[in-house]
Amino acid sequence: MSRAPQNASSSGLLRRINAVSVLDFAWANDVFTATEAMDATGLTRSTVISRCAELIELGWMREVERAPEPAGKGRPARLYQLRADAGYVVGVDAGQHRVLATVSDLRGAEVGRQEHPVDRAHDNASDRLAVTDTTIDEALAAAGVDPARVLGIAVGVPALTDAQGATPPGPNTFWARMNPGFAEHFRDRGWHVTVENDANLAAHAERALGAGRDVGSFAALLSGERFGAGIVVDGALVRGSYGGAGEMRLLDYVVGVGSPHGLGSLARIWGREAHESGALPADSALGALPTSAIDAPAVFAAAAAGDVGAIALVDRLADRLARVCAVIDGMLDVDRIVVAGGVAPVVGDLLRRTATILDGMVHPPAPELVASSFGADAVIVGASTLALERVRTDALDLALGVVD
Amino acid sequence: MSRAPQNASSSGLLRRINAVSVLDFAWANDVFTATEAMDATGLTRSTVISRCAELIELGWMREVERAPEPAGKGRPARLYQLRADAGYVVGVDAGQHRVLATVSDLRGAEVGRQEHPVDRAHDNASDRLAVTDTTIDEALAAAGVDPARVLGIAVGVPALTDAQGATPPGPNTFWARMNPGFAEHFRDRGWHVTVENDANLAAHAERALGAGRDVGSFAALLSGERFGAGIVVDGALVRGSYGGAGEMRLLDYVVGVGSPHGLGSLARIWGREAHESGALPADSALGALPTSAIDAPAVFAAAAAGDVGAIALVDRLADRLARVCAVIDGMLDVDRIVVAGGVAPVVGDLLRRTATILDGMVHPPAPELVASSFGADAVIVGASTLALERVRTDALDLALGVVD
DNA sequence: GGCATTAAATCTAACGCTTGCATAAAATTG
DNA sequence: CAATTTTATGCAAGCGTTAGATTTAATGCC
Repeated sequence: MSRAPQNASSSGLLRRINAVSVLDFAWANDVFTATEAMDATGLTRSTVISRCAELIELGWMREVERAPEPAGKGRPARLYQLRADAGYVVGVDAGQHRVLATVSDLRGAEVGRQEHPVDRAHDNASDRLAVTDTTIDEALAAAGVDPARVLGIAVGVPALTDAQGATPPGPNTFWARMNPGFAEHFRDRGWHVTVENDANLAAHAERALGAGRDVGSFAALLSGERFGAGIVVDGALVRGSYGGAGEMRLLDYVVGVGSPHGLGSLARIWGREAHESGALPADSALGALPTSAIDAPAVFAAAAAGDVGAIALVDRLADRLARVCAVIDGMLDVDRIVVAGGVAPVVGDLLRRTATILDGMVHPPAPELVASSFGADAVIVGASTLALERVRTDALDLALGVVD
Repeated sequence: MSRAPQNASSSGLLRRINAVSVLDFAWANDVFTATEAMDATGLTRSTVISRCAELIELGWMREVERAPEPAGKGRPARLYQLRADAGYVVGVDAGQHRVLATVSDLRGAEVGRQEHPVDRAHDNASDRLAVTDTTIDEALAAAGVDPARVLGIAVGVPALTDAQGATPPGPNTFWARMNPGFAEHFRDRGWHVTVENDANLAAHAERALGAGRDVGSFAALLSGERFGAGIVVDGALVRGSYGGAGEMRLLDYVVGVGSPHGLGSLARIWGREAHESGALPADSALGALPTSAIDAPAVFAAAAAGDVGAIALVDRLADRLARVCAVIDGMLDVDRIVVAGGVAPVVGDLLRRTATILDGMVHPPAPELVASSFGADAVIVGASTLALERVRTDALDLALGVVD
């Protein structure tokens, strides 16, 4: 009977644990001294310095020359720093009508971005992969980043995906078109790939950097053409086997809702209906527009300007949104609901009206309603955030492409 | 600047990690040899034996005399075993109308049980605490277990609870009555306490021992007087800040549902309505019963016997249940829905009818519908399971009361 | 400029824990 | 009883840590 051979001390387990502690500290801070790391990690100076040396050797950190300026009393400390340029992550928002890609460094700072439309004529699997490749390559070129230094990529798609990033086969050809095998495609390029539903990525963005930072449970409600929620409960994203948690197919069965239409499409549809049926008051600024110009921004802008007809539409939207929120809260007991997507910047008034209605619908305390600060970038921010988190999680298992 | 002093080797971290590995192996197996533990943990024989010695010293394990029987070829191995009687956990199902308590050993085997009703006259905080204490003490006495050897207790209540086991204050006096400060009360007895919503405990039971073992995501739907679900997604219970995930307050807003009534109460209410309105066919066995004898078991039994009137009721229940399941699945994309509670043993037929309706309501694949095998014990099994899991998680931090 | 002061880095010994190997023990088989 | 097999034990070596003494590099004061 042969057992796997081991190094001393359980395969250097302790050494590894301590290296992770130090690297985590480096990630959470900018320039730091050994003493600061000692306080944060509880390790000895010897250990901290030894782990730092190892991390420098591996390419994750560097020692920086001390700024000539400050200087305290005693011997000046050596300064360490995470090498933000030791590697990069790619985030992709592969939406129905356009593909957006960003390149970010290890600190999450965006260093390159590119976008290309996907028109109806090219809405097929191979074209979608090709345009995505082009978009990524151009974003990398714009950032001046060698593709070999990409440590991970996350792709957001308007489709269900399983834990491996595959979209389950089924009658829904839309999903299959939206996710034409991204996972396998990018794995072939040698990258660590995550493919995730767009609403779930919006939730990741809020959790890491947005309105989800200070609460245990919240829902990020993408509210453009269709409602779709990414749900974080107890600090973790609720996915389900196919990432379909929060897909809100159940809205068909909710009284006063009945469809998955989001705020953007409802504002447009109802606005045009009101316009054509002559239901708008005579002095309505909305009424003066051509029908085809009526869309969500126009409706919200008119309402903000005091247009009575538009305000009636917003009230109607508030009722709809309140019901959607009541369903989410009734099912998941979230502390906050973050309205995300392209409409987020203009829904302030709507949310105030919605909150009043919601108070009467749910068991107190009602979830807090806030607008996302990411606007149309929620998905792409979530993608790069998630890619970066994956890199951080198993940083010590990754070989950095180039070390100088 | 003073830093907390440390032992060598990071506070014995490695030693601890290895001890946990060995103890976990002991928990997962019955009698075992050092060689078996070596294979499972990847540790050396010296290390395994040394950790076993430590665990025996601490009281968690024992060395057992080798059975004279089997014997292989070489030197016979020493045999180790978890001491199932090293400590005990108490599970409590503190329901509205009765309190049930069990005592289980470290392997989860029930060694004592007691039950007491809570009638309306004693439905107040102090009486509820008193009858619970009595029930537990009698269960311990029946098991012959010294209360000092209790390592943890979990209490299931029909109320929301936060992570500390407290029920949030609010207008709902029912919840406050159902959870009259159990957490603090039992902490005063020196026990590690968990207080958790009953539906969530049912979900824990299914996850650990029941129909949730082989799927990543499922809902345990308590279906007696009121619907209430405990939800497990990606292997973890979805709680929310107050454990209210799955509380299903949203049923009020679902088309064709409109109330939180569960299968038990609906069968009774609809059955009696049909009886009194003369809607039951002349040859219905159900119709021959006095109105007050019509309840869920009677309805299901009659339907199983072919009673046309009862079958119509079951069909109506199936429609209601399908809508509830569609809502859960639409929101959470679960792989399976486990119908639990007292009605579980008799809902086989109902679930088959429900599955057909559900197929037409949700996006495929529809969640699988199964009946819980725990019947009315789902909550108490979940309570003892959860208490035991908590003990396992921080076993090495617990001092065993008595070591001989 | 010399010198005390301060704080960080470095060096060394000791320690805890694990591994690996040699050796001993306890059984079976021929 | 000897050979074989398997496990247990004892011991040296090594890793990685901690603790503490020593050295180094700065400042400030005389």
